[in-house]
Amino acid sequence: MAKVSIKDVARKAGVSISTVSRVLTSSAPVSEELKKKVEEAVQELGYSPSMLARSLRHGRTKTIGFILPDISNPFFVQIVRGAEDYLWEHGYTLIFGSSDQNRKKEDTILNTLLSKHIDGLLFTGTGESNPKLLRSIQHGLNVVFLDRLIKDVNVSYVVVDNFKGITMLVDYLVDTGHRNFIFINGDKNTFSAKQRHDAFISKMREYGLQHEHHYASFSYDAGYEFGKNITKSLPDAILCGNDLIAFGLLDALEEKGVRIPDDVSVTGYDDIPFSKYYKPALTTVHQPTYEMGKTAAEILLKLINGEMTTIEGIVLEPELVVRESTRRK
Amino acid sequence: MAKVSIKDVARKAGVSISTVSRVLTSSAPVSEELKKKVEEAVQELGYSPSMLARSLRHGRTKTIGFILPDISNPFFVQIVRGAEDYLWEHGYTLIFGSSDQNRKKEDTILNTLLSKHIDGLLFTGTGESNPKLLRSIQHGLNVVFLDRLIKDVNVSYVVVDNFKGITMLVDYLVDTGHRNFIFINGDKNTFSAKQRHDAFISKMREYGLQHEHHYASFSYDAGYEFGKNITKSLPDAILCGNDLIAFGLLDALEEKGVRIPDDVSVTGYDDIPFSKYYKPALTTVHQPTYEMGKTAAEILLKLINGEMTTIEGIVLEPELVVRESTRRK
DNA sequence: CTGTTAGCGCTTTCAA
DNA sequence: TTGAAAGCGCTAACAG
Repeated sequence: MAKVSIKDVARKAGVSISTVSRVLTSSAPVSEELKKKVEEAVQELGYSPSMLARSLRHGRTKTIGFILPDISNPFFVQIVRGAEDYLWEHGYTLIFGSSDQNRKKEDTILNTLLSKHIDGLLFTGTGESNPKLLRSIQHGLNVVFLDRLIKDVNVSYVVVDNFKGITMLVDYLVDTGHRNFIFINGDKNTFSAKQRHDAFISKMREYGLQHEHHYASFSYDAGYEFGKNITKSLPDAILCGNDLIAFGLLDALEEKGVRIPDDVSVTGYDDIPFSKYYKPALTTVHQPTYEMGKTAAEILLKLINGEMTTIEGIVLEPELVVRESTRRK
Repeated sequence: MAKVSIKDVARKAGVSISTVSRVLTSSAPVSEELKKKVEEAVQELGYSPSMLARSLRHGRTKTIGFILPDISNPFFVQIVRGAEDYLWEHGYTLIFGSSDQNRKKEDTILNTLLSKHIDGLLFTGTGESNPKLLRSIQHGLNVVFLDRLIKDVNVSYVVVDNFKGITMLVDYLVDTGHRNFIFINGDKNTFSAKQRHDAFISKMREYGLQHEHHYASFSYDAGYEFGKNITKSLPDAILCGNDLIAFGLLDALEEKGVRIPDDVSVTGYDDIPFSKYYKPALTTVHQPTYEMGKTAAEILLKLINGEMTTIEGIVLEPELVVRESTRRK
C-alpha cells in the first residue's frame, strides 16, 4: 500500500533521510528552508511513516493486546469499548482475542500477541493459572487484570466489588421480607463466581437464612435449564450469577406458569444494557463496565510510560438496581 | 518483554544467525546436528521470533484491520466474532476501531491502520464517501466491504439481501391482512437504510398500499421517541429499520397502553440475539451476522494470498422470523 | 550444508 | 544545522 518511504521523500526534497526524520519527529532543529521542502515532499507523495519500522527501532509498538473470554458477551463488549476509546485517544491500537474460556486458546493468543510485541496487555483470563503469562510479567510485560484475578499473582487490576454487590442485593431482599434463597452461579473456576459465592454464603450465615448454592455457567441456557428442572417448592428469591442466567430462568419459569415477582423474586448481576428492557425489567447489580475498561487502559498506559511503578488495584463500586423482577414479600 | 533475539540463540547454539533462521522457518536444509543445537537453544532461552522484524522484512504483517461503526452494537459484534474466529485460525490478528458513524474518526482509524501496515481491511463505513480509502484501494490495499457499500466503488463485498428481506416481511404482513404501514427507518445516509427504504416503497407501490416512511437512526431511542410522539390513529403495522428501534417503539407504545400485536403489529430487522427473548418476542428479519464476518474474512484472505483476483460480491440470504409482535388482522 | 552480508524503514549517535 | 552510518530483528541472496 504505502509504498512511499522516507527515502523517496528525502530524494524528492533533495535532503538526507535524517533531515526528513527530524522534520517529522521534530527531534532536532531544521532550517526553515529544508523543513518547508520536506513538508512539501511529504504532501505531494502522500507519505506517512511506517509504524512498523518505528516500532522495530523503538521497541514500542503502540499496540495493546486484550485477551478476554468472549467479545460477543454484552458484559465484556462494554469493557472493550471503554478501553478502546481511551487507547485510541492516546494513540494506541487494540488487538484482541477471545479465549472462549479455553486455556489452550488463551495461550495461543498470548503467544501471538507477544510475538507482535504488544506494549501492554489487558487480561480477563479463564481463571486457570497461566505460567507463561506469569513469566512474561516477570520479564517486564505490563499487564492489567480486568474483572478477574488469578490468585498469587501480584499485578495491577481493576475489578468491581463483588462482595459489596452481593451484600447490597441480599440486604435489600432481606429488608423486603425474603427469607430463603437459591443462588444459581456462573462458572465455578472463575474469580467472579467464587467471590459471589463466598459473599452469598457469608451473608446467609450472618442472617441465619435457609439457602442453596449451585455453580452452573454464565449463560442463558444454564438459567433456562435450571428453571426447567426445578421441582420442589420455590424459595422467596432466586439470585443469578449474571443477567443472562436470570433471563433463562425467567423464561423457563414463565413457561411453567410461575409469576414473577409474585411467586418468586429473581435477580441478576451485571446490568447489561438489555436488563432494563426485559419483561419483567430485571432487578440486578450494576457493574460500571465502560469505566472498568477505561480505568484499566488508563493504568496500563501509566505503567507503560513509567508514570506508575507500584501495583495498583482498583475496586470499583457496584450499584443496586431495583426493578420489576423482585417485590416485597 | 521477549528481549532474546535470534542473535542470542545463534550464540548459544554456536551457529550463525542464518542457520537459526533456516531451522525456524525450514526454508533450507540444515544438518541434524546443528538443527538439534538450535532447537535446544530456542527451548532454553524461550525464544520466539519477532513478528515485527519479520513483517518489516516481508512487507506483510499478518494483521487485518476492521473499521466498523460500533463494536458494542449487537449486530456488529457477531460479525466481528465471525471474522475474528476465521482470521485467528489462519494466523491473522485483528485490529479494530469504532468510527461511531463519524467520518473524521473513520479517517483517523484508517490512517493508523495503514501506518501499521495491515495486510487487508474489513470495512463497514459510515456511508459517506471516503477518498483516502479509495486511493488506498487503487494503490493495492485489499478491502472487503461488509454490510454497507459505498456507491461507485468496485470492491469485493458481503451483504445481506435487503430487498429480499423487506419483500418477505411485507409479503407476510400483507398475507396476514395488514393494509397500511409506517416504516421507521435508520440513518438516512447508510446503505442499509436506503436499500430498505427503496424496497419498502417499491413493495407499497406494487400492492398499492397506504404507507408512510421516516428516516431516523438505528437506535432504541429513535424508536421510543417515535412511539411517544405518535398521535394519529395507528396503522396495521409498523416496520422498524432494526430491532433496537422496534424495542424502543414497543416500550413507548406499551407505556401508552397500546397492545401489541392486537392494536398494531410491529416488526424489527436484524434478529439480534435478544429479539427472541423480548416480550413480545419480535417478528423480524434474521441476518446471518456471524456468517457475514466469516465470509468477508475468507474473501479477504483469498485476495491477500492472490487466490482470487476478481471482485467478488456475496449476497447472503435473510430469513423471515415470525414471532409474537405481529398477528393476523 | 553453512556463514557473511545486504537491506526492509526508521531513529539516533557521531562527525563535519 | 546537516549528512553518513550504525543498528532494531529478521530473511534471503550470495559465496564458499
